[in-house]
Amino acid sequence: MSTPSPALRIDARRNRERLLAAAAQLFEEKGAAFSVDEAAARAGVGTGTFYRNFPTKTALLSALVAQQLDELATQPVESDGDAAEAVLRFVRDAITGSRRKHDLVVALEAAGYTSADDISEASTRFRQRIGDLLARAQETGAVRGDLGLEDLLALVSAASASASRDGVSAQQVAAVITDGLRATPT
Amino acid sequence: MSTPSPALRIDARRNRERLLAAAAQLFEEKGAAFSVDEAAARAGVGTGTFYRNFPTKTALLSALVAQQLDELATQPVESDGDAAEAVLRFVRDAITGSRRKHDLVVALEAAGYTSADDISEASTRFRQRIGDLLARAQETGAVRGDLGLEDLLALVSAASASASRDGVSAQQVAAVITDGLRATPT
DNA sequence: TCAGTAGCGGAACGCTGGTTCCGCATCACC
DNA sequence: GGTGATGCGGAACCAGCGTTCCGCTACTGA
Repeated sequence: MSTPSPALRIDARRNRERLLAAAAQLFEEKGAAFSVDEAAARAGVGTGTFYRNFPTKTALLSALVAQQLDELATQPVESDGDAAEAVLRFVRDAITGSRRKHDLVVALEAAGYTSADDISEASTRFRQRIGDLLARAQETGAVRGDLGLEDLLALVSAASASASRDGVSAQQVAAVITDGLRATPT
Repeated sequence: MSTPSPALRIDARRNRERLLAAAAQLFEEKGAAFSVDEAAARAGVGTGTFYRNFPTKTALLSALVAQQLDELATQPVESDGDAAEAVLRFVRDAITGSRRKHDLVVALEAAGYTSADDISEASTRFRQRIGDLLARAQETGAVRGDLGLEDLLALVSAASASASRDGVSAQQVAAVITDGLRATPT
Protein backbone atom coordinates (compact mmCIF):
# COMPACT_ATOMS: atom_id res chain seq x y z
CA MET A 1 0.00 0.00 0.00
CA SER A 2 2.88 2.36 0.75
CA THR A 3 4.48 2.09 -2.70
CA PRO A 4 1.65 1.16 -5.01
CA SER A 5 3.58 1.83 -8.21
CA PRO A 6 7.12 0.51 -7.87
CA ALA A 7 8.49 2.28 -10.90
CA LEU A 8 7.19 5.80 -11.25
CA ARG A 9 9.31 8.80 -11.94
CA ILE A 10 9.41 11.11 -8.99
CA ASP A 11 7.93 14.04 -10.86
CA ALA A 12 5.14 11.76 -11.96
CA ARG A 13 4.40 10.72 -8.43
CA ARG A 14 4.48 14.32 -7.29
CA ASN A 15 2.04 15.29 -10.00
CA ARG A 16 -0.35 12.54 -9.08
CA GLU A 17 -0.40 13.72 -5.50
CA ARG A 18 -0.90 17.31 -6.52
CA LEU A 19 -3.81 16.28 -8.67
CA LEU A 20 -5.45 14.38 -5.86
CA ALA A 21 -4.98 17.28 -3.50
CA ALA A 22 -6.35 19.81 -5.97
CA ALA A 23 -9.31 17.59 -6.73
CA ALA A 24 -10.09 17.05 -3.07
CA GLN A 25 -10.01 20.80 -2.53
CA LEU A 26 -12.30 21.44 -5.48
CA PHE A 27 -14.63 18.69 -4.38
CA GLU A 28 -14.90 20.35 -1.04
CA GLU A 29 -15.63 23.69 -2.63
CA LYS A 30 -18.18 22.73 -5.25
CA GLY A 31 -18.90 19.05 -5.18
CA ALA A 32 -18.41 17.21 -8.44
CA ALA A 33 -19.11 20.33 -10.47
CA PHE A 34 -15.56 21.16 -11.37
CA SER A 35 -13.98 20.60 -14.75
CA VAL A 36 -10.94 18.51 -15.48
CA ASP A 37 -9.16 21.58 -16.78
CA GLU A 38 -9.85 23.30 -13.50
CA ALA A 39 -8.37 20.48 -11.48
CA ALA A 40 -5.34 20.23 -13.72
CA ALA A 41 -4.77 23.97 -13.61
CA ARG A 42 -4.98 24.11 -9.86
CA ALA A 43 -2.53 21.24 -9.62
CA GLY A 44 -0.28 23.13 -11.99
CA VAL A 45 -0.27 20.42 -14.66
CA GLY A 46 -1.81 19.91 -18.09
CA THR A 47 -4.89 17.92 -18.88
CA GLY A 48 -2.76 15.24 -20.45
CA THR A 49 -1.19 14.57 -17.11
CA PHE A 50 -4.60 14.27 -15.59
CA TYR A 51 -5.56 11.55 -18.00
CA ARG A 52 -2.34 9.66 -17.54
CA ASN A 53 -3.24 9.35 -13.87
CA PHE A 54 -6.94 8.70 -14.13
CA PRO A 55 -8.65 7.01 -17.05
CA THR A 56 -11.62 9.29 -16.68
CA LYS A 57 -12.97 12.08 -14.53
CA THR A 58 -15.43 9.69 -12.95
CA ALA A 59 -12.55 7.47 -11.91
CA LEU A 60 -10.98 10.32 -10.02
CA LEU A 61 -14.23 11.12 -8.27
CA SER A 62 -14.65 7.48 -7.34
CA ALA A 63 -11.19 7.37 -5.87
CA LEU A 64 -11.82 10.50 -3.83
CA VAL A 65 -15.18 9.38 -2.58
CA ALA A 66 -14.05 5.89 -1.71
CA GLN A 67 -11.14 7.19 0.27
CA GLN A 68 -13.17 9.67 2.25
CA LEU A 69 -16.00 7.24 2.77
CA ASP A 70 -13.63 4.95 4.58
CA GLU A 71 -12.51 7.81 6.79
CA LEU A 72 -16.07 8.69 7.66
CA ALA A 73 -17.05 5.13 8.51
CA THR A 74 -14.05 4.42 10.67
CA GLN A 75 -14.57 7.35 12.95
CA PRO A 76 -17.69 6.49 14.95
CA VAL A 77 -16.59 2.95 15.73
CA GLU A 78 -14.11 4.13 18.29
CA SER A 79 -16.70 4.26 21.00
CA ASP A 80 -17.60 0.58 21.03
CA GLY A 81 -19.18 0.99 24.39
CA ASP A 82 -22.37 2.78 23.51
CA ALA A 83 -23.74 2.08 20.07
CA ALA A 84 -26.56 4.60 20.37
CA GLU A 85 -24.10 7.26 21.33
CA ALA A 86 -21.98 6.35 18.32
CA VAL A 87 -24.91 6.50 15.93
CA LEU A 88 -26.02 9.87 17.18
CA ARG A 89 -22.51 11.18 17.04
CA PHE A 90 -22.17 9.96 13.49
CA VAL A 91 -25.37 11.74 12.57
CA ARG A 92 -24.35 14.93 14.28
CA ASP A 93 -20.89 14.90 12.76
CA ALA A 94 -22.15 14.28 9.28
CA ILE A 95 -24.62 17.14 9.61
CA THR A 96 -22.54 19.76 11.32
CA GLY A 97 -19.35 18.73 9.58
CA SER A 98 -17.69 20.32 6.62
CA ARG A 99 -19.19 20.70 3.23
CA ARG A 100 -16.92 17.88 2.18
CA LYS A 101 -18.63 15.45 4.46
CA HIS A 102 -21.96 16.46 3.14
CA ASP A 103 -21.08 16.02 -0.50
CA LEU A 104 -19.64 12.74 0.45
CA VAL A 105 -22.78 11.39 1.91
CA VAL A 106 -24.58 12.70 -1.10
CA ALA A 107 -22.15 10.78 -3.26
CA LEU A 108 -23.21 7.65 -1.47
CA GLU A 109 -26.48 8.03 -3.23
CA ALA A 110 -24.80 8.05 -6.60
CA ALA A 111 -22.94 4.95 -5.52
CA GLY A 112 -26.20 3.14 -6.08
CA TYR A 113 -26.20 3.62 -9.84
CA THR A 114 -22.48 3.89 -10.34
CA SER A 115 -20.67 0.63 -10.74
CA ALA A 116 -17.29 2.11 -9.95
CA ASP A 117 -15.61 -0.62 -7.99
CA ASP A 118 -13.71 1.70 -5.70
CA ILE A 119 -16.88 3.24 -4.52
CA SER A 120 -19.07 0.20 -4.31
CA GLU A 121 -16.55 -1.61 -2.15
CA ALA A 122 -16.07 1.31 0.18
CA SER A 123 -19.78 1.88 0.21
CA THR A 124 -20.40 -1.70 1.27
CA ARG A 125 -17.91 -1.42 4.11
CA PHE A 126 -19.51 1.84 5.12
CA ARG A 127 -23.00 0.43 5.16
CA GLN A 128 -21.93 -2.57 7.15
CA ARG A 129 -20.38 -0.47 9.86
CA ILE A 130 -23.21 1.95 10.20
CA GLY A 131 -25.79 -0.79 9.83
CA ASP A 132 -24.19 -2.70 12.64
CA LEU A 133 -24.15 0.33 14.89
CA LEU A 134 -27.76 1.08 14.10
CA ALA A 135 -28.90 -2.45 14.87
CA ARG A 136 -27.14 -2.44 18.21
CA ALA A 137 -28.51 0.95 19.10
CA GLN A 138 -31.99 -0.22 18.28
CA GLU A 139 -31.63 -3.29 20.46
CA THR A 140 -31.01 -1.14 23.49
CA GLY A 141 -34.09 0.88 22.62
CA ALA A 142 -32.15 4.12 22.51
CA VAL A 143 -32.95 4.58 18.85
CA ARG A 144 -36.42 3.96 17.44
CA GLY A 145 -36.77 0.49 15.98
CA ASP A 146 -38.90 1.27 12.95
CA LEU A 147 -36.05 2.55 10.85
CA GLY A 148 -33.97 0.88 8.18
CA LEU A 149 -30.37 1.62 7.37
CA GLU A 150 -31.35 3.22 4.10
CA ASP A 151 -33.80 5.45 5.90
CA LEU A 152 -31.12 6.60 8.29
CA LEU A 153 -28.63 7.31 5.55
CA ALA A 154 -31.25 9.21 3.58
CA LEU A 155 -32.03 11.30 6.61
CA VAL A 156 -28.41 12.06 7.27
CA SER A 157 -27.75 12.86 3.67
CA ALA A 158 -30.74 15.16 3.53
CA ALA A 159 -29.94 16.88 6.76
CA SER A 160 -26.31 17.43 5.92
CA ALA A 161 -27.27 18.80 2.56
CA SER A 162 -29.67 21.29 4.04
CA ALA A 163 -27.30 22.23 6.83
CA SER A 164 -24.75 23.49 4.36
CA ARG A 165 -27.07 26.14 2.98
CA ASP A 166 -26.90 29.77 3.89
CA GLY A 167 -29.08 30.90 6.71
CA VAL A 168 -29.54 27.42 8.05
CA SER A 169 -28.35 26.41 11.47
CA ALA A 170 -26.69 23.03 11.29
CA GLN A 171 -27.10 22.67 15.04
CA GLN A 172 -30.85 23.04 14.81
CA VAL A 173 -31.19 20.65 11.97
CA ALA A 174 -29.05 18.09 13.74
CA ALA A 175 -31.12 18.51 16.87
CA VAL A 176 -34.36 17.84 15.04
CA ILE A 177 -32.99 14.69 13.52
CA THR A 178 -31.37 13.28 16.63
CA ASP A 179 -34.47 14.00 18.68
CA GLY A 180 -36.56 12.35 16.01
CA LEU A 181 -34.31 9.31 16.08
CA ARG A 182 -34.70 8.93 19.81
CA ALA A 183 -38.45 9.38 19.75
CA THR A 184 -40.63 6.35 20.16
CA PRO A 185 -42.64 5.51 17.05
CA THR A 186 -46.12 6.94 17.25
CA MET B 1 -56.13 35.47 -16.50
CA SER B 2 -58.30 33.20 -18.61
CA THR B 3 -57.17 34.64 -21.92
CA PRO B 4 -53.72 36.02 -21.30
CA SER B 5 -52.90 36.55 -24.95
CA PRO B 6 -55.95 37.95 -26.71
CA ALA B 7 -54.70 37.26 -30.21
CA LEU B 8 -52.97 33.92 -30.50
CA ARG B 9 -53.55 31.49 -33.27
CA ILE B 10 -55.20 28.37 -32.03
CA ASP B 11 -52.41 26.09 -33.14
CA ALA B 12 -49.99 28.36 -31.33
CA ARG B 13 -51.96 28.15 -28.15
CA ARG B 14 -52.20 24.41 -28.46
CA ASN B 15 -48.44 24.17 -28.92
CA ARG B 16 -47.78 26.28 -25.88
CA GLU B 17 -49.91 24.00 -23.79
CA ARG B 18 -48.27 20.91 -25.17
CA LEU B 19 -44.91 22.37 -24.32
CA LEU B 20 -45.90 23.11 -20.77
CA ALA B 21 -47.34 19.65 -20.34
CA ALA B 22 -44.27 17.96 -21.77
CA ALA B 23 -41.98 20.07 -19.65
CA ALA B 24 -43.94 19.33 -16.49
CA GLN B 25 -43.73 15.65 -17.27
CA LEU B 26 -40.00 15.80 -17.87
CA PHE B 27 -39.50 17.88 -14.77
CA GLU B 28 -41.25 15.22 -12.80
CA GLU B 29 -39.11 12.52 -14.34
CA LYS B 30 -35.68 14.05 -14.09
CA GLY B 31 -35.81 17.45 -12.49
CA ALA B 32 -34.31 20.28 -14.49
CA ALA B 33 -31.92 17.93 -16.26
CA PHE B 34 -33.77 17.71 -19.52
CA SER B 35 -32.76 19.44 -22.69
CA VAL B 36 -34.82 21.89 -24.66
CA ASP B 37 -34.72 19.56 -27.63
CA GLU B 38 -36.12 16.82 -25.47
CA ALA B 39 -39.02 18.95 -24.31
CA ALA B 40 -39.76 20.14 -27.81
CA ALA B 41 -39.62 16.63 -29.20
CA ARG B 42 -41.95 15.27 -26.59
CA ALA B 43 -44.36 18.09 -27.28
CA GLY B 44 -44.12 17.27 -30.97
CA VAL B 45 -42.81 20.69 -31.96
CA GLY B 46 -39.49 22.15 -33.08
CA THR B 47 -37.04 24.02 -30.92
CA GLY B 48 -37.97 27.23 -32.64
CA THR B 49 -41.45 26.91 -31.28
CA PHE B 50 -40.06 26.43 -27.85
CA TYR B 51 -38.21 29.71 -28.00
CA ARG B 52 -41.16 31.58 -29.35
CA ASN B 53 -43.01 30.62 -26.21
CA PHE B 54 -40.27 31.02 -23.67
CA PRO B 55 -37.37 33.41 -24.00
CA THR B 56 -35.09 30.90 -22.35
CA LYS B 57 -35.07 27.49 -20.78
CA THR B 58 -34.75 29.03 -17.37
CA ALA B 59 -37.89 31.04 -18.03
CA LEU B 60 -39.83 27.86 -18.64
CA LEU B 61 -38.52 26.32 -15.46
CA SER B 62 -39.43 29.44 -13.56
CA ALA B 63 -42.92 29.35 -14.90
CA LEU B 64 -43.33 25.71 -13.95
CA VAL B 65 -41.90 26.16 -10.51
CA ALA B 66 -43.82 29.30 -9.71
CA GLN B 67 -47.07 27.70 -10.71
CA GLN B 68 -46.53 24.58 -8.67
CA LEU B 69 -45.14 26.49 -5.72
CA ASP B 70 -48.40 28.31 -5.42
CA GLU B 71 -50.27 25.04 -5.44
CA LEU B 72 -48.10 23.65 -2.71
CA ALA B 73 -48.40 26.69 -0.49
CA THR B 74 -52.14 26.97 -0.81
CA GLN B 75 -52.84 23.45 0.31
CA PRO B 76 -51.94 23.41 4.00
CA VAL B 77 -53.75 26.62 4.79
CA GLU B 78 -57.11 24.96 4.55
CA SER B 79 -56.94 23.80 8.13
CA ASP B 80 -56.84 27.21 9.75
CA GLY B 81 -57.87 25.69 12.99
CA ASP B 82 -54.69 23.94 13.99
CA ALA B 83 -51.49 25.53 12.76
CA ALA B 84 -49.28 22.78 14.14
CA GLU B 85 -51.33 20.18 12.38
CA ALA B 86 -51.01 22.15 9.17
CA VAL B 87 -47.24 22.47 9.46
CA LEU B 88 -46.77 18.79 10.13
CA ARG B 89 -49.05 17.91 7.28
CA PHE B 90 -47.10 20.17 4.97
CA VAL B 91 -43.89 18.44 6.01
CA ARG B 92 -45.35 15.01 5.56
CA ASP B 93 -46.89 15.85 2.21
CA ALA B 94 -43.74 17.38 0.84
CA ILE B 95 -41.68 14.37 1.85
CA THR B 96 -43.99 11.56 0.93
CA GLY B 97 -45.38 13.35 -2.09
CA SER B 98 -44.54 12.80 -5.70
CA ARG B 99 -41.18 13.34 -7.21
CA ARG B 100 -42.59 16.50 -8.70
CA LYS B 101 -43.21 18.00 -5.32
CA HIS B 102 -39.75 17.10 -4.29
CA ASP B 103 -38.01 18.74 -7.19
CA LEU B 104 -40.18 21.67 -6.61
CA VAL B 105 -39.15 22.27 -3.11
CA VAL B 106 -35.61 21.75 -4.22
CA ALA B 107 -36.13 24.48 -6.76
CA LEU B 108 -37.03 26.76 -3.93
CA GLU B 109 -33.43 26.64 -2.97
CA ALA B 110 -32.37 27.85 -6.37
CA ALA B 111 -34.92 30.61 -6.02
CA GLY B 112 -32.47 32.19 -3.64
CA TYR B 113 -29.90 32.95 -6.30
CA THR B 114 -32.25 33.16 -9.25
CA SER B 115 -33.78 36.53 -9.86
CA ALA B 116 -36.53 35.18 -12.03
CA ASP B 117 -39.48 37.30 -11.11
CA ASP B 118 -42.04 34.55 -11.47
CA ILE B 119 -40.25 32.46 -8.95
CA SER B 120 -39.19 35.07 -6.50
CA GLU B 121 -42.74 36.35 -6.17
CA ALA B 122 -44.18 32.91 -5.71
CA SER B 123 -41.38 32.03 -3.39
CA THR B 124 -42.10 35.05 -1.22
CA ARG B 125 -45.76 34.13 -0.98
CA PHE B 126 -44.77 30.60 -0.15
CA ARG B 127 -42.40 31.60 2.61
CA GLN B 128 -44.92 33.93 4.12
CA ARG B 129 -47.56 31.25 4.33
CA ILE B 130 -45.34 28.60 5.77
CA GLY B 131 -43.58 31.07 8.03
CA ASP B 132 -46.90 32.20 9.42
CA LEU B 133 -48.01 28.66 10.06
CA LEU B 134 -44.74 27.83 11.74
CA ALA B 135 -44.87 30.85 14.02
CA ARG B 136 -48.39 30.04 15.12
CA ALA B 137 -47.53 26.40 15.70
CA GLN B 138 -44.59 27.44 17.81
CA GLU B 139 -46.71 29.77 19.90
CA THR B 140 -48.91 26.91 20.96
CA GLY B 141 -45.82 24.91 21.87
CA ALA B 142 -46.75 22.06 19.57
CA VAL B 143 -43.66 22.62 17.48
CA ARG B 144 -40.26 23.26 19.03
CA GLY B 145 -39.45 26.94 19.23
CA ASP B 146 -35.77 26.84 18.41
CA LEU B 147 -36.23 26.51 14.69
CA GLY B 148 -36.18 29.10 11.96
CA LEU B 149 -38.19 29.05 8.77
CA GLU B 150 -35.06 28.51 6.73
CA ASP B 151 -34.11 25.55 8.85
CA LEU B 152 -37.48 23.98 8.29
CA LEU B 153 -37.60 24.58 4.56
CA ALA B 154 -34.08 23.38 4.00
CA LEU B 155 -34.72 20.23 5.91
CA VAL B 156 -37.98 19.49 4.17
CA SER B 157 -36.51 20.20 0.78
CA ALA B 158 -33.55 17.92 1.29
CA ALA B 159 -35.61 15.24 2.95
CA SER B 160 -38.11 15.12 0.16
CA ALA B 161 -35.25 14.75 -2.27
CA SER B 162 -33.61 11.83 -0.57
CA ALA B 163 -36.84 10.17 0.45
CA SER B 164 -37.52 9.40 -3.18
CA ARG B 165 -34.51 7.12 -3.37
CA ASP B 166 -34.79 3.40 -3.74
CA GLY B 167 -35.00 1.43 -0.55
CA VAL B 168 -35.96 4.44 1.47
CA SER B 169 -39.30 4.64 3.18
CA ALA B 170 -40.60 8.15 2.82
CA GLN B 171 -43.02 7.41 5.66
CA GLN B 172 -40.19 6.66 8.05
CA VAL B 173 -38.20 9.68 7.03
CA ALA B 174 -41.21 11.88 7.49
CA ALA B 175 -41.97 10.31 10.85
CA VAL B 176 -38.50 10.97 12.21
CA ILE B 177 -38.65 14.57 11.14
CA THR B 178 -42.11 15.29 12.40
CA ASP B 179 -41.32 13.64 15.72
CA GLY B 180 -38.16 15.72 15.86
CA LEU B 181 -40.19 18.83 15.21
CA ARG B 182 -42.54 18.08 18.06
CA ALA B 183 -39.76 17.28 20.50
CA THR B 184 -38.88 19.84 23.11
CA PRO B 185 -35.41 21.30 22.68
CA THR B 186 -32.91 19.48 24.86
C1' DT C 1 -61.10 30.85 -52.29
C1' DC C 2 -57.25 33.77 -51.78
C1' DA C 3 -53.72 36.87 -49.76
C1' DG C 4 -51.14 38.10 -46.07
C1' DT C 5 -49.01 37.09 -42.07
C1' DA C 6 -48.33 34.61 -37.67
C1' DG C 7 -46.15 30.80 -36.53
C1' DC C 8 -43.47 26.60 -37.63
C1' DG C 9 -39.42 23.21 -37.98
C1' DG C 10 -35.01 22.23 -37.76
C1' DA C 11 -30.40 23.34 -39.51
C1' DA C 12 -26.65 25.97 -37.87
C1' DC C 13 -23.88 28.43 -34.35
C1' DG C 14 -21.16 29.16 -30.17
C1' DC C 15 -19.81 27.54 -25.98
C1' DT C 16 -18.50 24.35 -22.45
C1' DG C 17 -16.47 20.27 -20.87
C1' DG C 18 -14.54 15.49 -21.40
C1' DT C 19 -11.03 12.96 -23.93
C1' DT C 20 -7.14 12.05 -27.25
C1' DC C 21 -2.80 12.84 -29.45
C1' DC C 22 1.81 14.13 -30.39
C1' DG C 23 6.07 16.87 -30.45
C1' DC C 24 8.99 18.22 -26.71
C1' DA C 25 11.13 18.41 -22.02
C1' DT C 26 12.86 15.98 -18.25
C1' DC C 27 14.30 12.23 -15.53
C1' DA C 28 17.03 7.82 -14.72
C1' DC C 29 20.67 5.14 -15.63
C1' DC C 30 25.30 4.41 -17.50
C1' DG D 1 27.60 14.42 -19.31
C1' DG D 2 25.08 11.64 -22.69
C1' DT D 3 21.21 8.95 -24.25
C1' DG D 4 16.96 6.59 -24.33
C1' DA D 5 12.66 6.26 -22.52
C1' DT D 6 9.13 8.13 -19.53
C1' DG D 7 6.12 11.59 -18.72
C1' DC D 8 4.58 16.37 -19.87
C1' DG D 9 1.64 20.28 -21.75
C1' DG D 10 -1.83 21.90 -24.20
C1' DA D 11 -3.74 22.14 -28.81
C1' DA D 12 -7.22 19.67 -31.14
C1' DC D 13 -11.26 16.91 -31.31
C1' DC D 14 -15.88 15.54 -30.28
C1' DA D 15 -20.42 15.56 -28.24
C1' DG D 16 -24.19 17.80 -25.96
C1' DC D 17 -26.84 21.74 -25.05
C1' DG D 18 -28.81 26.44 -25.22
C1' DT D 19 -29.98 29.73 -28.57
C1' DT D 20 -30.69 32.03 -33.18
C1' DC D 21 -32.21 32.38 -37.83
C1' DC D 22 -34.68 31.85 -41.98
C1' DG D 23 -37.33 29.70 -45.73
C1' DC D 24 -41.66 27.58 -45.69
C1' DT D 25 -46.37 26.11 -43.94
C1' DA D 26 -50.94 26.77 -42.71
C1' DC D 27 -54.24 29.57 -40.16
C1' DT D 28 -57.32 33.71 -40.39
C1' DG D 29 -60.25 37.09 -42.09
C1' DA D 30 -62.18 38.94 -46.14
